[in-house]
Amino acid sequence: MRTHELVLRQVEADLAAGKLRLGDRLPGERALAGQLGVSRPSVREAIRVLEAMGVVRTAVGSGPEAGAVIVADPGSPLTATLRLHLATSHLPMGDIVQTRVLLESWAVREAAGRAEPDQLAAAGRLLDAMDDPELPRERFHLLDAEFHVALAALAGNVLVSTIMASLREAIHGYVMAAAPNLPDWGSAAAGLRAQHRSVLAAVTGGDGDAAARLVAEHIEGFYRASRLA
Amino acid sequence: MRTHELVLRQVEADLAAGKLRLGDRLPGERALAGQLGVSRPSVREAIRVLEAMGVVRTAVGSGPEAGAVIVADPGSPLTATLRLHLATSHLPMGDIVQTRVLLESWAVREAAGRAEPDQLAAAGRLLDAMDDPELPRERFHLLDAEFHVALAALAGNVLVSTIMASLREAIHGYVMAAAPNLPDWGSAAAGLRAQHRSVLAAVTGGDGDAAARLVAEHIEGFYRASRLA
DNA sequence: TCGATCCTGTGGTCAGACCACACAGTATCA
DNA sequence: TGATACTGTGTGGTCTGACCACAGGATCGA
Repeated sequence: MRTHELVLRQVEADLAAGKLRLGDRLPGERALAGQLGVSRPSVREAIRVLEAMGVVRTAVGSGPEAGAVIVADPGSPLTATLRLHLATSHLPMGDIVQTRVLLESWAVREAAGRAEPDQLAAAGRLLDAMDDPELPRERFHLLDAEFHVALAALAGNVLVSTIMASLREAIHGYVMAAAPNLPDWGSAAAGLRAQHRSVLAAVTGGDGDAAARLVAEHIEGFYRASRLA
Repeated sequence: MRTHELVLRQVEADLAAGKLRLGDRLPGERALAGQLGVSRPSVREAIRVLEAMGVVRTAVGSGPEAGAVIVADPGSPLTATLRLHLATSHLPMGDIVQTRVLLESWAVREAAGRAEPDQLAAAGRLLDAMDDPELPRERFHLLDAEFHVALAALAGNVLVSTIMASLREAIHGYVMAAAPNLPDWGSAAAGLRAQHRSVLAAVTGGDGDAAARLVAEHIEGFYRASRLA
């Protein structure tokens, strides 16, 4: 057992026992090192790992915001991990697209007819923003991604929406890289806008099957057209 | 930008550019520190993060196995991250079960009639092992979890099977915690065995819809019976 | 030829020091 | 009296230099 793993185990035990709760602050690095009888570098390595897992957030200075604060952010570590593994080319893009289709079609089917009105309205506002013909292309894709995350969140499953958010960020760069593969961006964008509207309409109207089918066609169609899949 | 993040960025760039590939070794900590003009502790913190993400594996000593070797293991970091966040009680168990149902029913539907025979045989061997009436209960549940991971892997989607494998540990934890809630373990185990067999038979027989329905009923039934939902 | 031995390079750990930063209390001045 | 400037203090961030345990390869001896 390496020393920093001992620190990790201790922190995890405190979390599980309720001694450390969301918003609490870890003891200072020097204090923690003293309590556990290890050196400060070992404590720091453990904190780096916790940070990479989205369990703590660190900040310098003093005051209540400084130090290592317990947070609950499972999203960013998943995103970073996926990005790194995409960089090693050991996560096929096709699998990611397939997983997106699976998660999003399930989410809209679940959400159909029972999604919160304010969530639906928020998704609609994203589509309104994407109607701007002057919108830069990158901004369009960012809003697009945000809309899909919003769709996945409609079902109210934290794990599913977290996974979806992680996939979105990991993929965005590759979507932009494939931009030149779409021959006629103007008509492609118009098609995407129409598909988004029809998906949202199906969810609002309570037709889960139609929403699931439409969102699957929309995602697969885009990846085919941009030659990513 | 903190110093260790600079190291991380550099390693990620090398991965994306193909300068670092699976099985390669990172330069030694001292060498890397010298190349990037940073100190050894900063390099070590970066390596800890990469290790936590399943991108490298470190070992002491000399020889080809020593040092920081590039690996592709997205599973263990996801597992660890989920475990930590479950410890903070910010991932509802119900969401995890729902996600299981989603992933596994999709996987068996996809796999029905076209799964690799050796994968099906491996899953069958897990069920054979679970037939032993002398099997300790914990061991039964471990094999159970293993079987479900094998089911999810049948579809051949790396991302889905990785997510499912990460959920395994979390699943095992809640199953064991709920163990006392099952009044009659003997008959319950018999029921689980029968359900497993019928799922696998449906997959082998190519009936995807039945397999999906059976696996969903199996998971949700156990969850209900053990009073976790 | 084969065995034991030493050398070398690796990560693992530590102690101590200094810096930049942010807040809080105090001192200062208009 | 009020606002402003200053200093103190505790935080994480970084670095240097050192020593240890370990594993493999090179060397040397029988």
